[in-house]
Amino acid sequence: MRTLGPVNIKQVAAEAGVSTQTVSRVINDRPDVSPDTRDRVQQVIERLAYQPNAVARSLIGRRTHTIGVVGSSLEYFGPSSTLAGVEKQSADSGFSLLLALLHEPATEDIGQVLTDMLSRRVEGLIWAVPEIAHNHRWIDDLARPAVPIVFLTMEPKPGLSVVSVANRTGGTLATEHLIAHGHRHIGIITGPLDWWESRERQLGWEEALVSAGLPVEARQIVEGDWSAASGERAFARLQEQFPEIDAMFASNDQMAQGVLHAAWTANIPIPQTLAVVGFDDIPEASYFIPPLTTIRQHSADLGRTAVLVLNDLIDQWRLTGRVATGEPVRLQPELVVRKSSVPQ
Amino acid sequence: MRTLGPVNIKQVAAEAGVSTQTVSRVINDRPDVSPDTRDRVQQVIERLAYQPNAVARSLIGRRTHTIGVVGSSLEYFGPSSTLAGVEKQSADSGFSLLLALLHEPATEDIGQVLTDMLSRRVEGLIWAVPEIAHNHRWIDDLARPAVPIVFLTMEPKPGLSVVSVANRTGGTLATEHLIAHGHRHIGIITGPLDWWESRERQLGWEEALVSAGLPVEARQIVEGDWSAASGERAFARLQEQFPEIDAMFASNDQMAQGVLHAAWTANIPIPQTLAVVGFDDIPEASYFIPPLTTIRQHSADLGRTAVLVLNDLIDQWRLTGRVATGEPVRLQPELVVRKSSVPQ
DNA sequence: GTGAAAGCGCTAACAC
DNA sequence: GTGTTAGCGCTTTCAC
Repeated sequence: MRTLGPVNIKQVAAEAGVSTQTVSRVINDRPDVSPDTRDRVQQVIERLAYQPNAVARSLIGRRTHTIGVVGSSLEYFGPSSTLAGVEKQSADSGFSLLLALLHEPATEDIGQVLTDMLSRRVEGLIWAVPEIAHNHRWIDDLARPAVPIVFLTMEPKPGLSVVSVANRTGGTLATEHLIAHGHRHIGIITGPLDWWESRERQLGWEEALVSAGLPVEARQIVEGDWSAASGERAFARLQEQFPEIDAMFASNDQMAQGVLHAAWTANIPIPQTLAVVGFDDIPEASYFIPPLTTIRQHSADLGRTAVLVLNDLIDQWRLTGRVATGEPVRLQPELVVRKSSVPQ
Repeated sequence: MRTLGPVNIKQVAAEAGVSTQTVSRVINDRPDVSPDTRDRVQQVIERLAYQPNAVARSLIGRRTHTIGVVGSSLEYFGPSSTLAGVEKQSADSGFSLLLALLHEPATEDIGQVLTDMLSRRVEGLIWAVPEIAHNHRWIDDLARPAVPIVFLTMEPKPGLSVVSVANRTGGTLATEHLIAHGHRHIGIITGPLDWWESRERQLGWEEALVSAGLPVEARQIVEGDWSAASGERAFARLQEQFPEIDAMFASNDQMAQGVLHAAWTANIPIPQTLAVVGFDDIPEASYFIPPLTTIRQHSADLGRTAVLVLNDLIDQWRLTGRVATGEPVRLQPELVVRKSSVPQ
């Protein structure tokens, strides 16, 4: 005789002729139950297909075994892989994932999503929203966060746990590679300059040029918006204002693809007349025409690392009652050389 | 004097000199509270930064305002967009999202993730895992599901709520386009044939050929694995076993990219010697060399639609107490013509 | 309009 | 080993 809704512990207890406490002991694998009783209860549990209510357990145990992820831009490869990494590591660590996406990361109201996650008592947060303009200002208002938070993809700040990619190093690697292959007139297509990551990659490019004694002028720089279309447009601009250009660093692979496409249209041989390096190493990059030299960042590792750091913080928090901060972690990107930068 | 942990309703009540009941009325916007009292309580709530515990509310209200999504393959564009669509519509409908990913969708144990979601009392489920081999067999065991489930990306079955893309129609559209442009020797690179979607796209290709009175032979068909690398390999095979080939349908854009890359390497002009059509319309497709003709599927819409259907089912379920099934929904893909199939 | 009592499903702390 | 009591944070009766 099932009532409405799922079976609860009381029904199991009644059916097995024991107290709810004993059922509780069985489902929690406590030692102090006689084998007989345990068996009997187990039987009933299976027969009724009883599933302990995690909501009730959370309420009492002060553990929800849930972490919240706030992300954005899933249409890009990097953020998606990062999310996949976060999910994988969370599952492996025994946490469920509450997901929220900001569809307008630059302006969307953060308070709502944050409040909601906290009211659901997530045990920690992964903040995987790119740092754009001042959209991270809310952090300053956050006197003392209610739960540990790990930030991805933003500038390391004291007092915050940040896991990021060494974007500047990436820009330097790309540019040094071009310099090493004899190029002296190296342009850059940046991402949107209100993104922290864009500015970092550009700084890396500048540092490499300066180190090599090469000039850095405004006409070598054009801003894109990460899209292939913007890469194509930016390249046209560069050709006008920097005609002696013989190599370029595109701040992501999509914009690089736009450049390759424009070069193909205009019959500009790559890499002979123009060498191109991208950033990201999306899976398709090896099948670009020609295959793209690029800076590989390990997006899935980023997600996994963030969860590992968060797990530590959660453990500390549960032990000490205080929300601590982790050491900043910086993942190193690496250069992947393909034909778009080196003949043959 | 804050105790450990977040503020609760009792502390607010004490501080405001009212009963917890009154606080409850205020946070639920009930009418029967005097303006005075309401104000006073509101003040305290703000001062203490009180946030009602959603876990406790779920326990009593029998509503968690949460839906579960089980997905996979986030490294591909389609599934990521679908997830983004699911998230957007859920947020708009006032639901939070519990996310689980299957990293081995063909074999991974489904029971675990399902149990976990149900024990957390999600109000409905979106099953966005591709149907591979027999990995959906568990559905048959599911006598009567505890909550409404909407399935994506699988074969419509009576008694199930399925939202899918008309893959077969897509295959037909692609092939008819090639036939209309005078091609008579049309090969296909399929996806993995234990995927339902692959077989459907292939069937669409066959139907178009048969309708046009063209032959369908085994040597025109090679199986890929969705990757660009497999597309490149498959193309080599096709050239051997089907040398008169003058056009081809690649079952996704990545494999088409592999073909374009191979053709470029071998100096085969596209579309003059070989016309190519893909499937998906990933954002990069317009920047392929040459730009790719393809079948656009609206992945984000798929996700949004699934949530809308699920919302209806949840409402019915709450009203009637019975888990109902929605009409199957089929989204139509469309042909996008670019230069890989038509000269100039 | 407001409060007291009871209970959502479960577990910790104590009895026996 | 097992049961009883109390309570997690909140809302739903039902008093007054």
